[in-house]
Amino acid sequence: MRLTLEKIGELAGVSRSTVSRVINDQRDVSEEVRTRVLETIERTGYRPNQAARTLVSSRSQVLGLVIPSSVHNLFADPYFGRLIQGITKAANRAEQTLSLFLFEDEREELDLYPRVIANGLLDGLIVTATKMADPLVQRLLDDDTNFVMIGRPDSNRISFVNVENESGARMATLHLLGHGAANIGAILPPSSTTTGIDRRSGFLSAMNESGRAVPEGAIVEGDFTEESGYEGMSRLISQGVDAVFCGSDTMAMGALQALIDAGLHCPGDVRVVSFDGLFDPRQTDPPLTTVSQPVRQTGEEAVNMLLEILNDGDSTPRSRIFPTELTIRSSCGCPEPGGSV
Amino acid sequence: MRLTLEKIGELAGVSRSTVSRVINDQRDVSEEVRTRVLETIERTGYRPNQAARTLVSSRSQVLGLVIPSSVHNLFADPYFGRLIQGITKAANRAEQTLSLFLFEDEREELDLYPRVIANGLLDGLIVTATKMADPLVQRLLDDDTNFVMIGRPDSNRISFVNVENESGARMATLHLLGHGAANIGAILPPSSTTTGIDRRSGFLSAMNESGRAVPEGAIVEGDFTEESGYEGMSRLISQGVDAVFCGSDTMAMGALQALIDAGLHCPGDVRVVSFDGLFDPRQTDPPLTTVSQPVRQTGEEAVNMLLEILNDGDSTPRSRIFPTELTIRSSCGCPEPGGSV
DNA sequence: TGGAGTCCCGGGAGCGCTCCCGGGACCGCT
DNA sequence: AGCGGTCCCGGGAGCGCTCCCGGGACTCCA
Repeated sequence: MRLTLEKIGELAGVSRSTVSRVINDQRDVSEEVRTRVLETIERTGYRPNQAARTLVSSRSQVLGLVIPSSVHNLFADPYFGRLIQGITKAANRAEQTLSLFLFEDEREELDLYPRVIANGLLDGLIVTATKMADPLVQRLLDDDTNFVMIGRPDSNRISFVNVENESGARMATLHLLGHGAANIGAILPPSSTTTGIDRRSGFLSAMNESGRAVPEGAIVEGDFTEESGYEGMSRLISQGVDAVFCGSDTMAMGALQALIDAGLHCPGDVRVVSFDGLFDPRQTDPPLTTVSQPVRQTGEEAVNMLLEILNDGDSTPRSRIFPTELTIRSSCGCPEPGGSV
Repeated sequence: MRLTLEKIGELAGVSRSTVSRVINDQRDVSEEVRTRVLETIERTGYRPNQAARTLVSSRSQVLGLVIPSSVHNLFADPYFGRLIQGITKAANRAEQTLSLFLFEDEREELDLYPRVIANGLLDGLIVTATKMADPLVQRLLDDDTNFVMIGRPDSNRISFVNVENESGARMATLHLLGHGAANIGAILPPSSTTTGIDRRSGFLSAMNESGRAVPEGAIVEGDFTEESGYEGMSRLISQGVDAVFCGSDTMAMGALQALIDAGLHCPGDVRVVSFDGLFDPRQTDPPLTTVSQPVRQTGEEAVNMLLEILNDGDSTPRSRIFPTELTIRSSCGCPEPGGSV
């Protein structure tokens, strides 16, 4: 037999309304009554019915996290783990529940869009890893659902949290150039994503700046998986590169393996600088020099931004861009304390 | 301006009730009216307010997935990725939304239990990776929340989905013995989990059966992480083992690395059989012989079982135990097509 | 012809909450 | 004494839905 506001009021000798005021921490309740009500709530273990609250307030305290089907390596890539940790942390702190929307394939994705969007039990969404011109994003925009994107959107009507992909990639490339690399290649994220585009233009801008040409075939495109990194590095090896900017740590893992399998040494034969900062030094051999981005923080900020939008009731696009920073270890050829150069 | 049942009724020239009947696919609606209503719903893009439905029906179509804070390697261990994929797949198919409850630490966990349990927006829970005598489970039992556990519970009042841990571990150990191993060790999951206990007793039963003594120090306990596997194997090496049953693939990864670092060869010097079947052959060197369990299926079954319980309104404990099977590759010393023995 | 049964349909009631309004008690000031 | 203001508190209305009941129309059979 479920407790209601009315019943608690009865037990505490006050009305429904007063109990409601206590629970929502509103004014117009005497200190004495407040403690009395709080006591009976504590004693009975009463919890307000969230559905009823949602119905009248149209706020469910539930946020949705949508990850498109294209992310097949969702759980293989440490990026998403970190991201989800950041998101749940912020959500927990704000007393929000997190609903997860993952899809097996594109068909399922399309079938389920309406359920996600017009769910009615969701206050807003966090959307990540979309490709450009993603139909989901368009739908969300049309239905003016509140949402924030993680990563740079391809429209200026969207709130988002991002990191400095371009300048990070530029830094990485310049570092490689600083080491005197003569023949630089790049393994980049998909060009169907803004992340891929931005890291690419960072790479190109560094090359340009240093007066380097980018020969045909010096850029290969991966898809964030280790396999594609392996594949990409193999292609670059055959072009005789002596340095590679790799646009994601996971791809770098594969790239390093490709070097080993080709009997080449990193950084001796090929220097590598990567992007993400997901692994700790011991996880790769040699320790990866990489552009670190604050993944957890990105997730937290997405939640906070979404909550701000919801609370302000103002959906004018906002954004937050976190800086990236070059973490120097030894895969670039820098000496490392205790490491072999 | 949000649409309501009433409004759709107005547009279709019928009453609220009739529209409701159409939506819920109930009888007492003429074919003509039904199509007319369906049409206006389609045309307007109407979606019933889930909060209102939940309020009156006390079914939210939302399931919760709870993963305790103790799982620090949540996203490092491919197990959970698979599990979650299975769960989301089954949830999607049943038109259920999945809410995710992850905790940073035990304090947060305790703080949030009440919100999880008495959420009011959850029809039921799937709980995984609990330790024995877990306080959460006790709370769920007390509040008679509907839930199913993944893994064997330490009480017979709980519905669960599990795999044959004991016989799997027994098989693995017997296989090692069949290879003529003289000095077998084991790296097992925590003894605070039923999984740890069951895999241990499978190991012991095989040893017993073959008349082998289990010397002091032949069993070390890990915590499902690679590090603990490395650590465990290092200890076993110093004891001079020539074969090891490793109670989880992730730990086996660490164990194999420990062998390499010790200058030992697998399976030449130390044979290894593992448990889980998470990696594909190419991911380890040598390819792991392992006891495969159907992780995705386990997740799907947990959802289905929970839904059965909810639909039947009958919470008498039920269970489903999936078989495990020995996947023979080469880390045990078996010859593999194309592999070196 | 009339009563029972079936098929449709509409409207009242109510789920448990929040919001709003009004009223009583008490204060201080003119 | 009268009035405005503040502090508390209770109850009505209503969120959008489902469930239940009752009534009209039509059919079938005695």
